[in-house]
Amino acid sequence: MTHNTTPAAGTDIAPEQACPIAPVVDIVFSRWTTPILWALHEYGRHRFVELERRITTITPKVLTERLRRLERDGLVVRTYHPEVPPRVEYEISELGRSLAPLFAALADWSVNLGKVERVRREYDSKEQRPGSRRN
Amino acid sequence: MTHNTTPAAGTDIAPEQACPIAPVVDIVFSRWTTPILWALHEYGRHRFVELERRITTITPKVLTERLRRLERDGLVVRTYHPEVPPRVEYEISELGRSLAPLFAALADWSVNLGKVERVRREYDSKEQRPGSRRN
DNA sequence: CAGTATCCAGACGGATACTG
DNA sequence: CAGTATCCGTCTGGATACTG
Repeated sequence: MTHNTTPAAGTDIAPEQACPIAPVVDIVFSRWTTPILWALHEYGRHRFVELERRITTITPKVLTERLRRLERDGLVVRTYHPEVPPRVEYEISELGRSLAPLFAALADWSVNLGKVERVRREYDSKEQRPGSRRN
Repeated sequence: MTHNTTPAAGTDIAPEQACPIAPVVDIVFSRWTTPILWALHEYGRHRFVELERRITTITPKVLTERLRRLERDGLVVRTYHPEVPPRVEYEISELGRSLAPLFAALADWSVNLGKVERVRREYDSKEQRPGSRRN
């Protein structure tokens, strides 16, 4: 905590967490977790290389990191099969599955992406509004 | 696009976007946007300095950046009042308000944070599972 | 008040090579 | 196959100072 100038006594609320949903966002929507969880959620169990191929732009290093984190958070279950060659399978956990309504809400909202696109274009075309900054 | 070695012809799907909800996540859950939207959503209209004070750890520079982005995406409405001293008010837009169910889903899921905590602790205590890595 | 302008550090993630 | 080990560039965001 670097610049907490509010001397509001001992009630030391966590950094950006005046917002109760922030911790959830940290867990569920940190980088790459969305496509990973989505893949496991939608298409079931995957081997490492299958995930790699599905999420084409991720590197093995990063994929490993993310999977470890998801496993640690209990959203993903890793199963190691000691065979030759080794086989590892990842699947979504029960807890992970409980994210379904959240994902559904996300998917629902995606109908609004077009609006966002349009607003952006308009914003970019104006670029200078009355009453304030330009350039 | 740096390492797209898949020569899969013209069908050039966006980076990590084999996942349809990824764009929504980008817009709604990029850094700092959650506490900002939450504040505006829960407590209504805010002046710049009010947001600054509510989200104690954010710097003015970053707050400005985030607000611009949210405005550009149509989630937040900025109103400039040319007075002395200047007064600017930010409020959530209609489109932003449509995120309410999503936020509700987030808030609902936060009951699981305790589970995550517990799983983490267990994971960290084991640290070495049968069949694989340790250290 | 409501921002801008700079400067900068440190984390994140990409590229590449190697291993059990 | 399923990773790990290094190295390194980029880019976000923090600190700080200044302005209309």
